[in-house]
Formats: sequence, C-alpha cells, structure tokens
Amino acid sequence: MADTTETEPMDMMPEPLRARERAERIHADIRSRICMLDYPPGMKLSETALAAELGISRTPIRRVLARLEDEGLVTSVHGVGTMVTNVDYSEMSQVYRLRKELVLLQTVLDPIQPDAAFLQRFQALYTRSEALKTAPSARDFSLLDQDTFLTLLDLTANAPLRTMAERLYFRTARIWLQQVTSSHIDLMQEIDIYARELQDLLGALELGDLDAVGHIRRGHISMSFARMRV
Amino acid sequence: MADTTETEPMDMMPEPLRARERAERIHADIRSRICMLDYPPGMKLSETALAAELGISRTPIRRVLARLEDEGLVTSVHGVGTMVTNVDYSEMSQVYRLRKELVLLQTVLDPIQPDAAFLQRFQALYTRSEALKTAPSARDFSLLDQDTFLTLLDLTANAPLRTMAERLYFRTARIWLQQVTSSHIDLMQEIDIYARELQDLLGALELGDLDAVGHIRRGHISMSFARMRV
DNA sequence: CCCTCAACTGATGTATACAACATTAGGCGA
DNA sequence: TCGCCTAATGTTGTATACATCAGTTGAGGG
Repeated sequence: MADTTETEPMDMMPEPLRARERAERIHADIRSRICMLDYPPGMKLSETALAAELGISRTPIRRVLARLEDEGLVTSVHGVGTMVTNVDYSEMSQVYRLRKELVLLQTVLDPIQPDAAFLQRFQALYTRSEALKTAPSARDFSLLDQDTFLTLLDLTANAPLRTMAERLYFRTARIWLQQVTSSHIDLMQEIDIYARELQDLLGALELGDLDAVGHIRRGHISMSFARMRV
Repeated sequence: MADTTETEPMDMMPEPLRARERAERIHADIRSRICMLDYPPGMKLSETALAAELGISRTPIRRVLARLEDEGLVTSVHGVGTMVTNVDYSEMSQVYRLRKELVLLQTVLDPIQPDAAFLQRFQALYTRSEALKTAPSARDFSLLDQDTFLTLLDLTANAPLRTMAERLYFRTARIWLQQVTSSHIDLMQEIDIYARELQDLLGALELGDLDAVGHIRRGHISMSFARMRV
C-alpha cells in the first residue's frame, strides 16, 4: 500500500525553505555582481531579463531587488527601471566613519575567542594575499577582502552587530575596485599593505588579543579610506 | 480637444512616489501596531485580511511584510502564515548592548548642534512626560518614548547610523510595554524616572553639550534594561 | 529648419489565478 | 475505542495579465 505514494517521512533535512534559500542565493549573487562591478553603477537591471536568465518569473526577482534597494545597492523608479546606485563621497565617508567604530565593537561586545580551526582559515587567507603578489588581480583582491571580512565577522556573537557590519561593508565594497580600475590607487602597493595587515592580524589572533585585532583593523580601514580620496 | 482627457499637467507636487509613499505609511503603521502590542507576539497577520482592510491586493502587502521580516518583526512560513515574532532575552540583551554603544556614536560621529526649534520640540516632549504623571498610561508612555527617540535621532547627520539605530530601537521597543502589562515593572516609577531623564537631557541640550546627551542616554538605556530582567 | 505633440515602447507597480505546503477535521477499519 | 489515512481548508509562494508611468521617436505644422 506504500507503493502508490512516496511520502518519505524520514528525510534528514526536509528543507522546507527551498524557496527562501533560492532567494538568498540570488540576492548574494546579484550583490556580488554589483560589488565586483560586473553590474557597474548606473546599469539598468531589467526584472524581465533577470527572470528569463534564472528561468523564473518576475515575482521572486522583485523581492530580491526590493531587499537590495533597502540595502542601498539599487534604486527602482516606476516607469524608468532599476538602476545600480552610485556611491558619492559624502555617503562613503559616513559609512567608513561608522565602520571604523563598529569594527572595534566587534571585538568588545560579544567576542568569540578564535580556535585552531579559525586560525587555520585565517592562515589560508594570508597565503592567498601572498599569492596575489606574484599574480596581481584586482578582482581576486576584492574577493579576498570579502572573504577576510566575512571570516572576521565570526569573532563576534552579537547577531545585530554582524548583520549591520555586513550591510555597511557591501554598501561601499565596490569603491576600492573602482579606484583601482581608474588607476587612482596602485594595486601592487595595496596588495603589499594588505598582506602586512593580514600578517599583523594573524599575530594578534594567535595571541588571542582581540582588542589588538579591532584596533589593527580600525587603523587599516582609516588608512585605506585616506588613500582613496584622490 | 482637451475635454476628452483630464491630464492636469500642472500639479504643485506630482509626487511620482505615490505608491512608494503608501508602502511607507503601511510599513510604519503595521510596525507601530506591533510595537504597541495591538499585534501581540505570535499573532498571525493574514495577507488576505490586511489587503481587504486596506482595500488593495496582496502584492504591495507582501512587500511590506517582507521588509518587516528583514527587520525581525515578523516571520513568514510557507503554508503556515506570517506571525509576529517574539523577543527572547538573549536577542534583547544583544540589541541593548549594541544600542548602548550606538547612542554614544550618535553624538560623536556627525553631531548636529540643536537649534532653538529643536529645543522647543524637546521641551514639548518633557511637558508630555510631566503630564503623564497625572494621567498615567503605558501606551502614551510608549508613544512618548518613540517620539523622543525619533527626535533625538536628528542630532546626528550620519544617515547609516540613523537607519541602524532606528531598526534596533523598533526591534525591542515592545519589550518595555510587555513588562508593564505583565506588572513586572512599575509604571509610575518608570514615568518619574523618564521625566527626570528628559529634564537632564534638556539641560544638556540647552548647554549644547552633546557628549553629555550621549552619556545620559547610555546610562538610562543601561538602567532601563537592568530594571526589566525580572 | 525647428517646435509641438501624440503615439509607441519598455519599465516598474498592481491585481489575480494558480501551485506548493502545512495543518486539521473526519471517516474508515482494525 | 484507538489509530491511520484522506480529504478539505487556509496559508504563503509563484506566474501572468494588466495598469501606470516615463522616456523616445517620428510625423505634422508653423
């Protein structure tokens, strides 16, 4: 009698959030394309085109775009289109000043002491930064910076702080890539500086000195911003 | 030939964001109902019912609910419904600890010196707090606290900080009202303390001492949280 | 040649029917 | 009477047709 229907009541993880998960992937995907300048500022993101590309209808696409608009990465105007936002200096300045403060809170509010696995993950990041010296790539650099940020986010258990820091990071992550592309800053120099930063952070992490981690990051965020304003 | 169509090209404010504005109002409205416990935790918010109540379709309602879900005020489950979230102690604790830090940043990062009009607005808030002593009302108290928060938000020009502080505030604003309703804290005592806080803040504002404003608020947030954990 | 305006095009916003899903009530048999 | 299975119901998620809006283009008149 069990042949007629295959209900499979025993499933390790039924994952009733299949739809939610898909939306999450699409969101992260479009966000990544914006931050990697695959979708440059001003570009129109057609809901119809995205829907066709992903093989779904406009409805779930619109939900993702609405979230991206909340996050300040796109703006939708009725009758015109959905355009990737540009980042002006004033806004960028405000975000950076706030990030400089939040990065300190990340190691003060609900700090999580790094374990061996974490140190290994971070060591891999440092290795990548050294590899960039022999094979410079602005895109790979941006990806490394993104992975580093997300890794260091695991040092705090404060969920609201994590989400806010993440929103702020992706809000201005593309600025650096823009500056490199337009040759306003030197790629090789940035790679050298970044490798040193990761080395410094690795040393502080091995000592378990999270306070030092926060201040090292703060200093680098500040200097990185200072080098950009050409 | 102009009789057939009434285009009215001359309008003071064409307001092309009529739809956007409506969504904003609906969002603020539902958010207020949740924070005022008109929609208590666990209550199911039917999209169909809300759409019928507002005389529109489910589509714009769903957009608002999706945003509220991003803000942590509701959770939607496929096939079940959209329920008002509950706030557990751990989450509340994390939010309060973060708010204590952000309230300091609000008067440090991009401070705006209060002008005469601002002082007058704040004076009105203090008057309301004194009026509450003769006519105590938990609901009016919550509304006053909300207005006070939004007013003090104008002391910083940092847009990202403003949006984040606002999100955090509304995330846990209903906790206090819950505690009063369940008689875990004394309403009259809270009103007295709050009136004193507004008096202290008014004095600091009149002196233009924004640093004092931040620290006074920080202390009151901390003590308010301490009084709540029964 | 230039200005005006009206229709066209393509975009987002909305309404609605349908699909997928979870819960519940009820019937049927052991 | 108890347990299981099935159908019904109500929910959110999706697809799609339509409404609304803004930019564009081209024809017509001065």
